[in-house]
Amino acid sequence: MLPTNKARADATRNRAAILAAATSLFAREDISNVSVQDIAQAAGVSKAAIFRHFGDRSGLIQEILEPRAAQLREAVESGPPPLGPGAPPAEALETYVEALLDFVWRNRALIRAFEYLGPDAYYANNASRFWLAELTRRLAATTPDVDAKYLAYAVFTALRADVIDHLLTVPGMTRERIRTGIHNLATSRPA
Amino acid sequence: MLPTNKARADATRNRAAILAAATSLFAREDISNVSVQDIAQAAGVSKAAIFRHFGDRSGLIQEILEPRAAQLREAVESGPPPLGPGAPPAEALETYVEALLDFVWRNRALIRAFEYLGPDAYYANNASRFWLAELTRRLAATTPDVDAKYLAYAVFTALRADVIDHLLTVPGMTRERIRTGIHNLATSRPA
DNA sequence: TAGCATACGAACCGACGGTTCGATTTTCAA
DNA sequence: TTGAAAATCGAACCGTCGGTTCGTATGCTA
Repeated sequence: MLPTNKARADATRNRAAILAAATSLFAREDISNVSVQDIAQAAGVSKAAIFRHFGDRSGLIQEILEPRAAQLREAVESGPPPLGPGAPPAEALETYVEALLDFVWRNRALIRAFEYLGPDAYYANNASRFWLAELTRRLAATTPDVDAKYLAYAVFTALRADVIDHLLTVPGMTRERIRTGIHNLATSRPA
Repeated sequence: MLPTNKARADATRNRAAILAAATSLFAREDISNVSVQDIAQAAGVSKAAIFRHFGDRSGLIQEILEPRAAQLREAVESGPPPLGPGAPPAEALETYVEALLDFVWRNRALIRAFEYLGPDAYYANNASRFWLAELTRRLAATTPDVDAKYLAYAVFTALRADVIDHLLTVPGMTRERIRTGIHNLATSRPA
């Protein structure tokens, strides 16, 4: 009997239901208040099914975020300039920072779930490592006289979803104000 | 019978033992791996005693951190310049950022415990609000042509204990490199 | 030393992420 | 069509967490 390689219909169906339920719940309320049990209930599935499909809580979150990140990554690696390769450094940097902010903005509920997993979780996952490396490259190309690696970390940290959510809710900054602030951070030079 | 206003000897003793045990444990290993039960055991008291004395987990952490923060706050508010009032703006800013980094450096284990409490916990507590307001003031005094409030948030975020711990351990940056990076952040101007 | 306020800790609580395991369903070769 | 292996299912369970309850022991005062 060879391995079948074909997923069962109920398994496929449940997997999709879990992803849909989780996405919806994560968007609706604070991630830390959404338990695996909540997701299971919303998806009409047992908790065990979630762990079987995704390993653990973080696996589920990652699976939701991954396709969205892949899209941006594709555009950055091989899309048309200025987001893709080939644009003049200043424009490449500006477009890239803008794209990152947009990505964080649209997915901040999910990204916050990552940040909750542990101290290094935000920086350590593969997607972030790529964003950060690319940011470092584009910063180095425009401001060779500063520590591009540190500056990239600082800008990337300013893009954290929890930080942006805080700026929106507590001091009540607008998205535009945050955008300008990050832009200044990325393009400023030593006094 | 008037209220006695005097703490019982065993209560005083236990309170001190709890603070000492918690400080030691928090310094020794990652905060999230230290449970209230661990602290109780190390202090030779019951878990209930900790909750009675400090309300909840965060109360205990706050009580450890508070006197250390008060010392810096005192120096900033009414100590001699350049950390205290009266120094020229550029020097005041530089000294202040240096002092904040030093404070975070020495207390980063405790501060991380705060960051773990919730998304806004780092920015929302009284001490942080003071640091941030003062940072905004000193930034506004040196770089009037940028959004000082946003920049203050960015610099303060770069000073987060989890960020600094990450920079130290994963990319292996030195304290001096981080110091220079934050200094550049605080003193740079728009291109 | 009597008696009262207060601090004590053992046992308990609900919720969490995660696991176990026997019952059920799907698949596919015969 | 059939029947059994393979894969999925969910109810019940586990250890641990922060936090609470409550009867008992202790320190303090008069």
